[in-house]
Amino acid sequence: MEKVFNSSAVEAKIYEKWERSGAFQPKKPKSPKQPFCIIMPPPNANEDLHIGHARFVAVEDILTRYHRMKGEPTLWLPGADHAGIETQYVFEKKLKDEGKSRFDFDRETLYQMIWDYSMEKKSRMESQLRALGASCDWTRNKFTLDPAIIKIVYRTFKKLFEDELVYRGNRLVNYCTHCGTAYSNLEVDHVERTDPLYFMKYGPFTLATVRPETKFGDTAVAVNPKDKRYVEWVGKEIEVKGLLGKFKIKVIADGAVDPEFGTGVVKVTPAHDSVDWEMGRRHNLEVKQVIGLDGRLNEKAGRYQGLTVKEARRMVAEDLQKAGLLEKVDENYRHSVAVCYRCKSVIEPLPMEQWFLKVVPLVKKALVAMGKGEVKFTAKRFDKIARHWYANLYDWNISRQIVWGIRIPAWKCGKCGEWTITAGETPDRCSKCKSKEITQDSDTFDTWFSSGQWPFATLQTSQKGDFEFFYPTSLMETAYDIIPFWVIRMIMLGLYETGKVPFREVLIHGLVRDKEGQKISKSKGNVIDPLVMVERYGADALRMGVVWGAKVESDIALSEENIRGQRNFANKIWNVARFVLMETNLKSKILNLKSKNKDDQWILKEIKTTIEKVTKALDTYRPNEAVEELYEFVWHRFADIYLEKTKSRRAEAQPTLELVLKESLKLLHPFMPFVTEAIWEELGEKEMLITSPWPKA
RNA sequence: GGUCAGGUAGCUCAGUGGUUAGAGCUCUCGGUUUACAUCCGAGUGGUCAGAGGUUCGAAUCCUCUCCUGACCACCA
Repeated sequence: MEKVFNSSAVEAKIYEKWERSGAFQPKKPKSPKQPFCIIMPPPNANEDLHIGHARFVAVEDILTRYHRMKGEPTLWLPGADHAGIETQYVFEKKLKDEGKSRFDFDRETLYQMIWDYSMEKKSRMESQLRALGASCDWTRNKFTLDPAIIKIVYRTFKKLFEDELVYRGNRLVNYCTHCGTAYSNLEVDHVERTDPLYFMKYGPFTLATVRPETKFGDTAVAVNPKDKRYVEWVGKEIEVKGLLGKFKIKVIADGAVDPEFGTGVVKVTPAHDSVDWEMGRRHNLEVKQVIGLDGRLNEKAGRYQGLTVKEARRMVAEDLQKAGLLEKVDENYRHSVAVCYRCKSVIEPLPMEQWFLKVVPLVKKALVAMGKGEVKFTAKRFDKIARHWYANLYDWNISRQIVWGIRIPAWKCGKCGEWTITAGETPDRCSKCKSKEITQDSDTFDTWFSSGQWPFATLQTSQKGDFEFFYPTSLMETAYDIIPFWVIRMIMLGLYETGKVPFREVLIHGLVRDKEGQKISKSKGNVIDPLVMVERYGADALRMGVVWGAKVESDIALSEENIRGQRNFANKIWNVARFVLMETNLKSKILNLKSKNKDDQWILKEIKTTIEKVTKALDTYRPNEAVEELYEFVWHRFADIYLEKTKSRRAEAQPTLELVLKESLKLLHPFMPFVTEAIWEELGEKEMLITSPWPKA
């Protein structure tokens, strides 16, 4: 054996040996044991793995290897996400660097270009998962754009439509004029900003607004019903002198108006503000759209037509001033503005026809299942967070105006206007009037609509019998920031489509931060590349580093010193083995361990305790506790104390040394698979460590 | 405005009713030809945020206060 453990020389070979042997595939046949199954949260097929991925890989792989060693039929199913808008955004940035844009290509060409780009990233990502030691079953690898997966998504959509849970609605949506698509409420960020608050004269009133440019879309003026100042006006029409001449407008009373804010009077623009939209619905107001998808004012804005929102705001303010209609401007008004989570452009609320999913009936079922404990969050607080999200879910806009994704299987009739929905096949005529003038909706599904079906979609399209055997899966392990996007939707759609929850338990992991506890970001320059760490210290050390020192649910502060320390631990294990193997001939194995020696008895008792502690820690999802116990046991009790003491009576202690070493390797294997398997090989064992039985206390 | 999490050694964090509160890193001193300097031994370092309560016993359970962080919300 080498003097030090050389991770980079052996890791790839060991991984290949595992994969080739079929060890990653579940041993299904007639095992009486309950299966263990994790569906991997599919990483985006548009980027390299970052340090956060390393954490989930470590946690899921630890659990997978542990259950596999316990003899359970174990499946960890890998996959990749096409990540609709994310990938298209990344790709468009690349196009921009090349001096091109998405408008230079037709739909098919653009799709193919993104496909090629995504495939390249995907295979890179997969090799990175291998480098981290992920023991997932590659023979069952899935991609969200696999034809079989798409078929499932279509099937669900059609069923939802037939059950009247999906509808075509003209509603106010969050539109990003830069990305050219609408978003769900979850994909909108809010940022604090200072903007001028304009106090403008409006007939007999003065009212405050930050958006004077939308005044051409006003269809009412509102006050609070309890506001005594304006009670005489309610229900009447007022005449207003505006920039485009005089017009008449209704005064309404609505509880949504805060009498304390500004003057207590507000202009109502249903087409461009969500509060106003709701007010408009309550009072049957006309929806007058003055801003288009291009983010510019339209013909209804008279001479302001063609201006961008920003330009129009300045000009309208100036003109109001000139016309004597501007009373004052508060330049220090702080408020929050909705921006695109991707490109940070200001979101324009616009009325648009989109596909919506009614969430309330689905939410009800999800809450029932949670109440019955059919799906449990391992930490109570995430249960609360999930419930909070369910309580605040609105109908979900599932249409996106991008090409990278699953195209919606809906065809509109040019004659009668009716929609024809199919499970993917192209219809030849309208289902209502039989006209042949039908055209497919150009939109694609929100990525989360398809990934919300991931657990059953993957298993139903995997090997025969997988769905029946593994569903509901044992555990969903994922990050807390995607609870609202993904976890709660998987529960909703899983229950809807299969009648069962998609997983029995949810384990939520925290973020990986830098050693000062700062959030990792490119702009801060504190990124830690997991593959560089693997190269430098070995995959085992990195895996230990992202598990060490904090509960799974907490954020973790990761330092390179820590990873280095774990590399040293891997080397320590290696040298313990070297010591044990050094002066002995393993063929003279003595299996009888009735040693009367006090030290032998002590270490045997110690490892028994360690087996108990590690097993319990893994059963309760506390790999951090398991890891600290192992570190303490192997390094300090086994190596520093026991092993030192055997030096004076080496031959006698040899059987105990061997036994404790082997048991230690088994316990360490889920956490540090490479170094332990490498030593196992040196021991000359026939069976690989990865499929060896878990020790019994 | 609402919700959630956290405050334990210099730093990053474990520990949730039971001896004298722990680990890693850091720091100080000493050692080491003989498995490993990616090493070994010894040591420094804590009013467990604060106050009150429950208990034979509280870092741990309850109440209040202070501080930090995150998230949500239709602040015109």
